[in-house]
Amino acid sequence: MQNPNVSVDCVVFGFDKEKLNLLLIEQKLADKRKVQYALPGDLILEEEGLDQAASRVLKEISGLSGIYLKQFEAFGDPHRVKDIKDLEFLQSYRENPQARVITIGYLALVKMEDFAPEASSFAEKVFWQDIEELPSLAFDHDHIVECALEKLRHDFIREKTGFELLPERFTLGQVQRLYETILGKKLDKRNFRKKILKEELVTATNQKQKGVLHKPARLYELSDLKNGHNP
Amino acid sequence: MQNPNVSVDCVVFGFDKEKLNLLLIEQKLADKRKVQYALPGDLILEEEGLDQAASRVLKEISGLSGIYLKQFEAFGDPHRVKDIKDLEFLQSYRENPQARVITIGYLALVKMEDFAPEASSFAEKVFWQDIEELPSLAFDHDHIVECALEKLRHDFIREKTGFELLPERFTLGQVQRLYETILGKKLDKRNFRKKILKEELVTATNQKQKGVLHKPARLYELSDLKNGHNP
DNA sequence: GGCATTGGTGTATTTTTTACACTAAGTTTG
DNA sequence: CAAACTTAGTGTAAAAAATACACCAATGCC
Repeated sequence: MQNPNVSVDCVVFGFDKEKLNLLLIEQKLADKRKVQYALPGDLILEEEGLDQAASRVLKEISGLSGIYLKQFEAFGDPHRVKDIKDLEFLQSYRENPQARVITIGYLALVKMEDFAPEASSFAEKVFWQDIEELPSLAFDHDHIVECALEKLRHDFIREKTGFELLPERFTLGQVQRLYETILGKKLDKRNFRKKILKEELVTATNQKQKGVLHKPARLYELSDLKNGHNP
Repeated sequence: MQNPNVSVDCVVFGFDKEKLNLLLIEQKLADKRKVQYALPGDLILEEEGLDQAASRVLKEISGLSGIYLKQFEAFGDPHRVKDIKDLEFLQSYRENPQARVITIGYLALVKMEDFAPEASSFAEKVFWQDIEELPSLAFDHDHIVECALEKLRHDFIREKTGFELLPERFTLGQVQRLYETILGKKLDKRNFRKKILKEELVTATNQKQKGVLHKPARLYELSDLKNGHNP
């Protein structure tokens, strides 16, 4: 049974080796010729926790599971849903379309190639969209995405995180491009390597890249440690 | 009209020149001989935003207003309220005591002397409690307080904030004690002063303390600037 | 063989952080 | 009024971290 007043919305960023993308859904409006874009999200069920709700909803809508979602902010403006289009949409999909809904925003960052979204539930389509070219979204989802991006960058700077976005074995160049993509700025190659290596979160292997059209890079992997490393 | 499913809880820390205190309320249970302690909090109204709700609730319960409350986390465990005592209490105060409630946690840090809480609404008493000696709290409020404290310290380290907790004119010793209290550790006097002065957020005045039983310290005040200083 | 492309490396400079100990100015006490 | 107590106030040296910066190497493609 759904709780009529509380929803979750999932802001899932996908990294594809050079760009940041956002997971969006396309929904048909009552007037079936029109569509809107939105974040995957829905009302929570009475018997589930918030984190649980976020995972369930994401899975139901996009087919994606096993994604680590982290709560980042609650959005509760009483007029979050004001556009006529939004109301129309709710009328066709919600039992109680008038109810005031506050939503809890969840954030995730994944390797795009690991997750091929598949539409289901009330989404017509689910797809990755380059964040440089986002369409305007339904409800207050533009605002939610902005907040999520700010939070992502803020956290990324101080946590030594993000390696889960890379292949099992990766080059330092890939790590650097990941950081540059997320932070949205260039970093100095030598200084970046110095820092990454000093942290000892990655270990060199004896393998090198093959079939690249330039000097092949050494491959690294995550160190086993991964304990007691959150200053 | 109250929304039956969403509440706010306010974690208000007060600084009194040497200790951190927490604003608590005392509530009578159905069995009127027993009481419980809790955070000021209540259901939101249908027509108000979350931030607005937090301010209103805090004011209604404690009489305190003009406090800057910042949302820090939503708590939505479906079994947040499990203790029999808690249910009893809700039965006497809520229209719909069974409803599942998710709560949005709000955080504030104030100068204790500026705020003399006064009980009203359903609180029997409202008071400041030294955080070293907190009683066990109702619902999941112990947990909420833990999260709030963690967040407070985390934020305090990186923002140049906290001066609003000091008198209009203050000594550098007072600033240092503030930082030590919040962070829960000792800092080196010379290094601390060097840092604070370099940031140029405070300006020396020509005044000195009077009537203290030791060498009087120079008084400082906040610089006018206060702009463009959030790195 | 020449070109394009990314990989890989070290040093010098500046900035930031840390550690550390004594004298000064007032009040209280005997 | 001398001694004791308390907090204020001050500088330097060493270590660590951040930054700036330029060239050769290995591969694929033509």
